[in-house]
Amino acid sequence: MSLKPDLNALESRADEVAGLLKVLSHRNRLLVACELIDGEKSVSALEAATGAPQPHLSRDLARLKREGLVTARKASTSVYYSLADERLSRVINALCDSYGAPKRRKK
Amino acid sequence: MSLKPDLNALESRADEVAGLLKVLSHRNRLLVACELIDGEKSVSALEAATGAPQPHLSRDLARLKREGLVTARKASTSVYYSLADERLSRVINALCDSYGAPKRRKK
DNA sequence: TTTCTTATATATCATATATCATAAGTGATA
DNA sequence: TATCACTTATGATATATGATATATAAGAAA
Repeated sequence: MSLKPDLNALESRADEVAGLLKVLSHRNRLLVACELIDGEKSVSALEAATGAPQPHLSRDLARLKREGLVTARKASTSVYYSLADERLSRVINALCDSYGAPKRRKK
Repeated sequence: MSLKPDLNALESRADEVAGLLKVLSHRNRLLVACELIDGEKSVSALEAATGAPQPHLSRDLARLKREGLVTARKASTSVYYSLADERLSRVINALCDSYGAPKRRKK
């Protein structure tokens, strides 16, 4: 009747994972994360792709970065963002598989 | 230079998916969803498994149900909850694969 | 019926956190 | 200096949270 060990494993990270999901539980932050599946993109490229007002986008990117979901690379006047980690890519792909996108693929 | 069609597909559901993630972006609701991967469980079983106070659990279950993530089955004095849909199971499993649990499996 | 018990749900309240819209700021470069 | 690319701050509003109290519903027992 022991508690399930795999649940314990997730339970110990439940707060961490819940935090991750909280960051993604926002239309624009989610769209940004999906955009970055294909590789790094500048703020302006993300602005064009998502249609979000630039200050919003910047704030959302700051949040994604602060919480460790993305990394930033500065090149002269532009800033390029990328997904920070492989696990996140897998989760995003799982979301795309289950909802919406048939399969990520560059057009 | 057309917008990526697969992004459009997800974009049209971005609010829906973000809403789903918001419901899961909470320690106890996430744990409940993980518990239900193995099949339906009563409120008391979930209470024992998660350690959450009963009124919290009940409120969280109400939220999960209202948002369509779980279904409820009443049997005499108990209520048994289950994951509502296969897509959700896949996402939960993806989370377990990437974070924490090695692989869901009944001990 | 009345009362008790067990299982679950709902309500209240104080506090914290998230959100949007918008304004202002920084830093590099032409 | 002026402009472009991006960031940060502000204030109003909304929603979530935890702790706790109370309510319902079903069954058992008196």
